[in-house]
Amino acid sequence: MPELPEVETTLRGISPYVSQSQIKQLIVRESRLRWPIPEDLSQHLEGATIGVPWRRGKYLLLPIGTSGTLMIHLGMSGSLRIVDPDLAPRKHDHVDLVLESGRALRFHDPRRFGCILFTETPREHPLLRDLGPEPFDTVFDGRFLYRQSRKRKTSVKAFIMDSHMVVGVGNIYASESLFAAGISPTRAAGNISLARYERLAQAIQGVLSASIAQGGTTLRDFVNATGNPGYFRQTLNVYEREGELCRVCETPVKMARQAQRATYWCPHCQS
DNA sequence: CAGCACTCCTGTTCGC
DNA sequence: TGCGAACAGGAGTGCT
Repeated sequence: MPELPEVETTLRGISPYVSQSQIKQLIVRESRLRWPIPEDLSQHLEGATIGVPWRRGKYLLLPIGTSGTLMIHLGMSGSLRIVDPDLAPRKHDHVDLVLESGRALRFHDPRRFGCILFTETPREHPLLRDLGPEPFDTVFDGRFLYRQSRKRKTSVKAFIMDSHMVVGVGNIYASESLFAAGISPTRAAGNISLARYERLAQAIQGVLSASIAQGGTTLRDFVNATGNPGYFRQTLNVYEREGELCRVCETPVKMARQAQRATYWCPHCQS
């Protein structure tokens, strides 16, 4: 399931192939994604040249000529691959962006939680304009988390997963970051000290950058732009390790459900 | 506004 | 062995 490191891995994988490439044809085999693919999308894309792709949170953004930007979200089962356009599409290969270079960018998404949209003004788009800072932005630090969390009764885990606070922290990395910081996921966000938020901000950055360095976490079916898995899974300390022993203190890892999401933590190392 | 529950979807896993 | 049920989850939406 793509989280920020997977999206970043995808961005780096596809960029060399799509940047400065002209779009020959848009092929939509299934338009029913999270939101329908705009019916007039091919008019915006065909014949246009793609600029330098970028990322905001988990959204991949491909500048299209001078007219706008293609927004792609991978949802939780989506992936993008560079393929030979003649390669027969598999099940759930919903969209191809055929390039003049002789390759195609192919969007695959079994659960169809992803989306492909077009906007003339990406930074003002409702899905992007209210997002919190990037975890590697200078404004994101312990003081930021501390300030934002005052008087918040929600759990610290739900708090750091809120993309209006900080983008890119999904379910896996929320558990892993809280473990690294030694903070119990059930603790109320508003009751955590500045010192602990300093640790947490650093933990989030450390966990995310380590995962990016490993090519993302392959849990079930994530593959990068060349179809290879990521290797961060072997590094996970608590996620999906219920009942297994903490790598630090050998206490069994616990699992509980918070807001319909599984949370994993070590009851000895985290308080 | 804050804090929830609900919703979309299909592949995988589980229980009988 | 086969079947249906439960489960997984990013994040927008809508209700209290």
